[in-house]
Amino acid sequence: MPELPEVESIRKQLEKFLVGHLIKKVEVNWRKSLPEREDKIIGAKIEKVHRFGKILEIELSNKFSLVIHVKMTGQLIYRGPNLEPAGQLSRKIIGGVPGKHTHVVFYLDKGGILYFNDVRKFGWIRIIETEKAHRETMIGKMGLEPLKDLTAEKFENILKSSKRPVKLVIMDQTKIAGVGNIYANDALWLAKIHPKKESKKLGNEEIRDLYDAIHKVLKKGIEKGGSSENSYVTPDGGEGEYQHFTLIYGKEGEVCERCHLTKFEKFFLSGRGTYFCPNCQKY
DNA sequence: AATACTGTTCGCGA
DNA sequence: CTCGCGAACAGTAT
Repeated sequence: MPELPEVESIRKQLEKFLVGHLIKKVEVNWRKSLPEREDKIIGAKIEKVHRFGKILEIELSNKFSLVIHVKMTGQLIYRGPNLEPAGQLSRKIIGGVPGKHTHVVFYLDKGGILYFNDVRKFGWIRIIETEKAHRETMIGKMGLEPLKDLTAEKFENILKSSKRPVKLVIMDQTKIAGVGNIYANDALWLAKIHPKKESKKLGNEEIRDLYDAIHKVLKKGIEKGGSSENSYVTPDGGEGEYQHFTLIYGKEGEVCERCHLTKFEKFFLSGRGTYFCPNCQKY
């Protein structure tokens, strides 16, 4: 699932599979998945693969970039050389590749193929000049990278300048890049903070704990290759493992393994499923 | 069969 | 500015 650890896992594999290859042909089956004319990138070489929060950028040799957001169900799947071992395709790739949910196909030299599958069609790929992409897509409004630029001091400033519930603040992509629903829930449980607590009312110790907790869950997520609880798969067609290590996400009704006193509860905050331990995370 | 829920983000009206 | 809500879609679980 496309939060920072998932997108970073995709990025690493794409880097391995795609860099150095030429784009020979592009097929677009669903125009909304790739609005720009695909002929702009035919013959271009794939130079680098970057990640900004939950956004991927495939930088090409001709001043253009492919900017990609997979949203909830977008999948980038590679088939071709360097795919070793050629493991089983995850059954989470509904319809297969290519299949009824394959909206864009990139044919590379030497037989490599990159498929963009997306059941819900919320994800998108844009072809934009590299510089412009950094200015005008979501990348331009992206907040700080939690594992790079987000210092404890900056984090404190962000939290202390908002009256919104802390969970919404850490998920605000214009402030902090890449934290989504799963990792936000897990980090708040780890730091023993109620998701609804007003951000600026957090104490210094809570802020520090949350800062550490965010680092911890994101690193764990990356280490486990992301969470395949739902439809996330890696470009090699495999799955991540974080879903077996979630702290609280998806565990409504289970007894808290830290305090053993209460069961996890769930409510909706701004439309998103929000989990908490009534004992560990007091409002 | 019908309804609720799902990782994300944007735009609207209050 | 903030908030909640519906929309963009389609599949799965209950």
